Amino acid sequence: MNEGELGAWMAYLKATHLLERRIEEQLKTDSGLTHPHYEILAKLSIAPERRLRMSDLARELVVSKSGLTYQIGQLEKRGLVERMDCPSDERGVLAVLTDEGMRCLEKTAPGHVAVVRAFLIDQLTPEELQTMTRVMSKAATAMSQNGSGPAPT
Amino acid sequence: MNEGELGAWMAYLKATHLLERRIEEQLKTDSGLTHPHYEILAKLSIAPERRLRMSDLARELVVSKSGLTYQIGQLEKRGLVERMDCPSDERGVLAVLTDEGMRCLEKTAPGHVAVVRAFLIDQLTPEELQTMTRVMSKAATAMSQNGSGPAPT
DNA sequence: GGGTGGTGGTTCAAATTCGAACAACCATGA
DNA sequence: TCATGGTTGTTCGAATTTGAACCACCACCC
Repeated sequence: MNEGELGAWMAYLKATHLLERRIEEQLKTDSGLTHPHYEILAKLSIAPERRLRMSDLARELVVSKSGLTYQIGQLEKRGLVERMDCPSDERGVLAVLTDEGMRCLEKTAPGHVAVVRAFLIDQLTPEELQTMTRVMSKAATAMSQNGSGPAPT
Repeated sequence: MNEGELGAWMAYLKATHLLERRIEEQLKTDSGLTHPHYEILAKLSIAPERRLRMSDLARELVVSKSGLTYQIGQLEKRGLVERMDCPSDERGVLAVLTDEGMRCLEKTAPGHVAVVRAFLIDQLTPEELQTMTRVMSKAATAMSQNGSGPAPT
């Protein structure tokens, strides 16, 4: 790794860790939610009928199956999410966002968005924002495929 | 959040989670280290005399004091890091990278770097890499200051 | 000299995470 | 039909993380 690459990577690590911490702090103090909680509610809120299979949700959030089972359990206790049987697959479980969950999300979103804007988005020019989207999308695509190496030429 | 901003944020979340997972997987299978372990060794390796105060190390890694205490304990068990008294401050503790720790890092680095390159750096044009560095640095700077809002004009 | 607020590091309990193991169910082909 | 491999979701144990509480020590001022 040359100088520029190392600098990029170190900046990436520091920024991502700091941002995660800021987000966690804001959500906890303002809404009593954790970041994983919020991500689950947000994903469900934009899904058709506000529901997703556990597996699909886990894949989208990039979290382990068992981790999701635990978190959905927590959210169910609070009445923000409900478990339903999947009609098309007897094994399946649907995580469904409840009305209360939706209200909670709507109440929480502004403060959360404010943090993301303040520390990341508003720091960027429109071109930089566009580049970051492209960069992150490319990286995500590369990692979504299986395999551990770079794509062959 | 408008369309472009939301897209940027969602791409960011997915990419960072996926990358963390890939890194963790590679380190675990190839060297039996975790990402936190690696970050500690790497930070110490570039510090003067390969040593840092616990507090400084925790700040640099953006990790809690208690979390660092635990991880240094683990690394000490393996002989990769050593605790030493701080000469200038009776309270202080220095985490020192041992020779074995340095060897372990040197042996582990290539595989780790390969993952970071394959999934992030090599996906980017030189301009994109430069922009990402600038973006992440700006964000990190904004978050390193205290305060929860955007900087006033 | 002796308080006094603040810092540095550890300990502790609680919460969260993961992977492996498991049981139930789907889907395919003989 | 029914064996068989793959998928789904949960349970379990182990490892990790955090913040709060705590004690020892530094710096500063009376």
